Amino acid sequence: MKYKKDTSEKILQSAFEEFEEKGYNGARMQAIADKAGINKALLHYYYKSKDALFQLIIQKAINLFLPNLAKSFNESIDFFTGLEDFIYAYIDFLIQHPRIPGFITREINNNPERILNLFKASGLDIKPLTQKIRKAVNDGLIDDISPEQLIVNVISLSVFPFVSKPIITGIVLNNDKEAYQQFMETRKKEVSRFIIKAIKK
Amino acid sequence: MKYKKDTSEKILQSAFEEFEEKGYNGARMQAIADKAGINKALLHYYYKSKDALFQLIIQKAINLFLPNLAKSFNESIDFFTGLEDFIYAYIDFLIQHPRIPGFITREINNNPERILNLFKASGLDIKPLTQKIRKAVNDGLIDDISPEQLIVNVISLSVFPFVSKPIITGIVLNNDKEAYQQFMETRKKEVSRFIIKAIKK
DNA sequence: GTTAATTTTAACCAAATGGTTAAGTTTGCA
DNA sequence: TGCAAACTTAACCATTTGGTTAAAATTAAC
Repeated sequence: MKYKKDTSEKILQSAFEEFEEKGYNGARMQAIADKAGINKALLHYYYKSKDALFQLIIQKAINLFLPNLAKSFNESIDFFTGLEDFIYAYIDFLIQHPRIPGFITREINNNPERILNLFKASGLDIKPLTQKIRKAVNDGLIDDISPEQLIVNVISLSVFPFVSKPIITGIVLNNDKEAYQQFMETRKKEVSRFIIKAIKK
Repeated sequence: MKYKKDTSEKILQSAFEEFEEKGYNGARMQAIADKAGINKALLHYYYKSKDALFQLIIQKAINLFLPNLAKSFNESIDFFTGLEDFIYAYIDFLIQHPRIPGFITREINNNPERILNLFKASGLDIKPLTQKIRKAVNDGLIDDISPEQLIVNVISLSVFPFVSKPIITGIVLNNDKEAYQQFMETRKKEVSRFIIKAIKK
């Protein structure tokens, strides 16, 4: 059986790798074909253009990136426990997909509108989150802080270290790549500890 | 006087804009020539290749990005005042150069080694910083925290909101671009308040 | 006014790249 | 067995793009 039913899927995987590493401008259709073990003709037989393929991939990346954002935060009992769980799970996810943040931020800066539309199309809604934060403020659980500022703080502390991984490894951790692994492992608890200390009344 | 002595400088400015907005892969030599009001032949008369020009520009961007990093942090009396001053000045600088973070992180992900070498070549040394943080811990000023974690936290909270500007504006601030200005203005003090609360004993 | 540096014009080149085409081969399946 | 879908080969095309070249025009400076 030479025919693989999963050729289409294999192409998506290869395209994901290529786009994730090189970005839209840097990615090459030939490289995607090579990675998938096929030729360019077959690649276009399945996906009509680079742009169409990219749309699928960046959408996938964003949908991987986002659902985790709303996860634990919503369904928990205690505000602080919810925050801890969310950050732990989110950084854990990013450790397993370390190039997604760089991929998405690169494309944000390449074509902000396109990416913003995909964010919007994902159905992401931060209102429940802002309300939960406001409630925590009103309940006297945490200091008076703008929900938007807090949300951006949480995302910044979780995501940015992946975007700047080469710099952190090279400058802050003296080129010790194992130290980076340990560093991010530590952050799974350190970031929430830091944030809770910052906001807890 | 049709001849402009500052043609070379004009090219650098145009190149900075083009590379900053489009990145290395997206930038076009023709676009740089157009912005500088000259032709492609003259552009190559001054700078022999796209790569050579890019090297100058990214170096400039990094050197703008970096010195501010070590500024107030070192030369202040009080640890907390130093932290406040640094963050205020740094976010203020980024408000005036909002596309530099996106530019640099994009190129970090395009070519990590190249950018890392430029960071190293800049002479940036975080040791004084880590020592200052360790001293603050030992003096009982702040909680026991890894200097590296704290440094990454400070940078993340300051820089990431610029990298993700379109998303923050579009998703968190409901497309209100003025709100973003205000949001970042607020952060100049909010970030240090947040951090100091997080670490102060 | 001569000279050297600066600038333009305009054609040109080579390589890379996304995409197409056509003809033929292989395979799954009815 | 035969047909349709999956796949390969290989040539080909158009466009983009970084870069070059040569000749002529303009300007500064001496």
